[in-house]
Amino acid sequence: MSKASERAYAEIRGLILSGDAPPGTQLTEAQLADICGVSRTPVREALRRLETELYLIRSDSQRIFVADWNSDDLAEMFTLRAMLEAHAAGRAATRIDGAALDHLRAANDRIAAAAAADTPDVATFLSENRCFHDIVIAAAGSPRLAAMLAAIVEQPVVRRTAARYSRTELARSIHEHGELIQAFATRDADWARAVMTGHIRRAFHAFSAAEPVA
Amino acid sequence: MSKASERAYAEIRGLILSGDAPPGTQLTEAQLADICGVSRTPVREALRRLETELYLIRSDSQRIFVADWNSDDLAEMFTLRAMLEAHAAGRAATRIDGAALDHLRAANDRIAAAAAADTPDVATFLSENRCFHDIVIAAAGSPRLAAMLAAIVEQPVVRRTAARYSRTELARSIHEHGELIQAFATRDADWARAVMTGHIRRAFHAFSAAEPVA
DNA sequence: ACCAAAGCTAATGTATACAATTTACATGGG
DNA sequence: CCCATGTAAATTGTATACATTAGCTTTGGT
Repeated sequence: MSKASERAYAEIRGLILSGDAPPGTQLTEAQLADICGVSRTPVREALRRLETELYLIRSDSQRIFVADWNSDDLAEMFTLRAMLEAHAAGRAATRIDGAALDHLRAANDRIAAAAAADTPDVATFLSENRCFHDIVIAAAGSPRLAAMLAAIVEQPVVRRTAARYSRTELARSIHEHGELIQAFATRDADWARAVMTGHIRRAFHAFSAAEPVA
Repeated sequence: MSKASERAYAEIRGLILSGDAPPGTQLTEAQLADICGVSRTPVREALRRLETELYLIRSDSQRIFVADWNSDDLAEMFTLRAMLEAHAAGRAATRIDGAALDHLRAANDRIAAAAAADTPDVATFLSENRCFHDIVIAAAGSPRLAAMLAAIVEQPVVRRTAARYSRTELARSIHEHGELIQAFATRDADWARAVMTGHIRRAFHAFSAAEPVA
């Protein structure tokens, strides 16, 4: 996406996630254009995108409000993500090539390094974790699936989850990644699916424990 | 969506599905605005939407081309649809209320009536079939799931499938709907998921048989 | 003849003015 | 006092002009 559109998107998303625009707030295009320092046109594109990602909802008469995610919504997000990402892992198992496998191993090494420090480097952990999952999704070779997952994997949710991971949970996450790599190396789609499902669902429960009602 | 946007969306989608704009064709905003009789602004919104639905792809430098769906893409679409719609059926089983159940029964009766005629009324069959599935998706109570399915259920694909259904296949489809209603009535989520999975996957094979390479 | 660079062309991105629609409020009638 | 209707304000939808960027062609040099 282009500069102004991208900026508007990031800015508005920030307003929502930071809580500056709490659920139920009405957002108007003119107001947002003012805040973002761009015209309404790129704001409109950003709003459309945020709407498809369900950050925003439209009233019957096209007015835009910040969506309210309750705990059921979050549970459903994790369930869908587990389903889709497990499917991606299954496809990846029979399609991934050697280079991508090496990249996975390298990413997981970097994740391990970030987690091993005395005070775990959460930022690196997160970015490398995302890199790992992105490689799997790319290896699945389905643009449709990738598009769906992009709309559902909310990085702020992942962040909150990882921030609450204990040292043993971090280690377990890394171990699961390793197991996934093994499943890929042996082209075992069933195994890959099972590992990925457990990986995501464990993240869900870590998240729920950290944030009882969200 | 508003008038001009909606018109542009329908028009462009029609160009793609009719084959007037074959895969690989570059579409420019000005040209489409001219064809649709609206300005570039609503065309842009339509293009964004068609892009998220993967009818269109963007080159590295933001130029827009008609996407090429090969048989693998279609198989993947059916697989994802089966997965998501089965999930929807499972959720619906424990959430659907009496009124919605009655609507399902009524819709299936209308489907049966359309199929029973000497020359089956395909148009009615399709619209009522869609109605049936939409009720199920609504009963699942997950806007996210609904949004994903909306982007994946390509009515033209469904149309081609239904058009090739034999009389016995039509009857079987209606019977499966009936079984789904039973699963809902008994609140059996596993049953509902299984029936829906079979329902979609059978449609896939009917489609594949009708259109070997697409 | 081939390559490179510069400028031209065509496409998308952005801003702004105007149109259409909806909401809210006020005012009048019952 | 309540409800309906009309009008004004606010908000979104559309059109168009302008800015920017990518691609292509042409021209100059080697």
